[in-house]
Amino acid sequence: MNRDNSENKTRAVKGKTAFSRLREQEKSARQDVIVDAAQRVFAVKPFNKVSIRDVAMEAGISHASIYRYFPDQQALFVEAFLRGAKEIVQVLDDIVRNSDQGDIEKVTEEFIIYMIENDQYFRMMTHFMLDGSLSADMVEKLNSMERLLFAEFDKLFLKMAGAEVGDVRLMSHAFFAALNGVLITFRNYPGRNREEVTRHMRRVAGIIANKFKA
Amino acid sequence: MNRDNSENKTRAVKGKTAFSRLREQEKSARQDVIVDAAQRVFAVKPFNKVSIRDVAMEAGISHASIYRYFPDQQALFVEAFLRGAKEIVQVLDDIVRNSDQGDIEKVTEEFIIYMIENDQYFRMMTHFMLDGSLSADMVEKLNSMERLLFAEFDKLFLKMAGAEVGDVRLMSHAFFAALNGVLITFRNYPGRNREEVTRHMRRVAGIIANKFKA
DNA sequence: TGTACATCAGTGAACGCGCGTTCACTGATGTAC
DNA sequence: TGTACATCAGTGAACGCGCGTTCACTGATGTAC
Repeated sequence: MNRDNSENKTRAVKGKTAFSRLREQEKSARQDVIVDAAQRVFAVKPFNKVSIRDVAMEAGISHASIYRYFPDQQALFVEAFLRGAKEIVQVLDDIVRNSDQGDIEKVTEEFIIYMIENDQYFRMMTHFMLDGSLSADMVEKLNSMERLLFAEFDKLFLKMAGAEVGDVRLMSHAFFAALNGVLITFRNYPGRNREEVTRHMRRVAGIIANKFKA
Repeated sequence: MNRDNSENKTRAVKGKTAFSRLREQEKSARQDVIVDAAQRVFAVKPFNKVSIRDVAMEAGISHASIYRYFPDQQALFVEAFLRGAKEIVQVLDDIVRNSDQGDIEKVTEEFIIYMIENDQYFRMMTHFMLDGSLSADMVEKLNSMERLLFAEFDKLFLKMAGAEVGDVRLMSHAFFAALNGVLITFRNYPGRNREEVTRHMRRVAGIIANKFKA
């Protein structure tokens, strides 16, 4: 009886665990669906105009359902941002890794093109950079993402010949900030279509890259 | 009688004109009061959080009164922005004019410090740069302001020795964008107080200035 | 000087909207016995 | 196998809020005669 009891318990516990694990996976999968939907909305609408209702409609669910998966709007948006940020870092890592030794102009060009083509990520990043009312937690997440980006540029500068090690991190700060500035400053270049804007950004970013080569 | 009549008319017209001119001046003065109030609010609250009611309260009037002086919110905000923009251009002009021949690092430092200390102008500028839903009219105003800023940097680069004239405008684009990027990227540097942020921005901007010297 | 009228700045109240969030409920699925 | 119960995803409706903007009104000032 004792044994039966314990076996039952074990089975029960195991069953419950497997079951709840499955449920968690399902829940997480549904969360992903929502974040995917959010990404798609962000790709089309300016960040500050996107509402819970927009995301819900894109995901094909009721807007009340969002709250089954995320405690509030900020949590969802942060999740979407972090996913986008990871992708940016990943892409930059590939670019740097595959680049010839220290070909900063090539890296810059590919980075700029990626950022233009995946405009929503850049928008999110900028939004969070400018938003002064972020929670400390959020600021930290944003910052650790930035650190990863800086690290990529560190790699690039270390690959390059003439860079002294002591200056690398500051160099990365300056270079990343400068590219950021190009993307923001010429984003709404008036009277130019997308292609012309892209060309101008590449040109200006190229000048900056060239300066950082020396 | 005829004469009297014409005299009366003349006096009437003259009187009316002087009177209405006075009224217009008064109206314009009150508009200024409102824009002043708006500037003060912008200095304290993030741009996208500022409401008509905020400005009205700061100006000490009813929020309905705003509509006696501006057709809508955008008109008021644009007015406030343009005034701030003019001030930035003016300040930069002074800095460049008073700088030693091509001392780009000094100019950069003063510009960065001014932008940090007068944060609200920078915020407004960035807001308008990022906002995709601007009227064509507004975009044009923003752009002509940018052109004035570029022109200041043109002057600077022309003052400098090694700069070839053909590259000046592109140079200005790159340099201004880079400084913009520094101001945005390190604005919410976490765990740093205002002084540390200022120091870091100056340092990073200094690196960029140094690159553009060569 | 007095009176009827016009003008217009200023205003509190209200309208209409979109939003984030919560509530009370439904219905499907699984569990215990 | 059947029945009572628990769990929980999903939802439409509603709440409460802040916003830009409009409305109808007041009251002061100036004008005409």
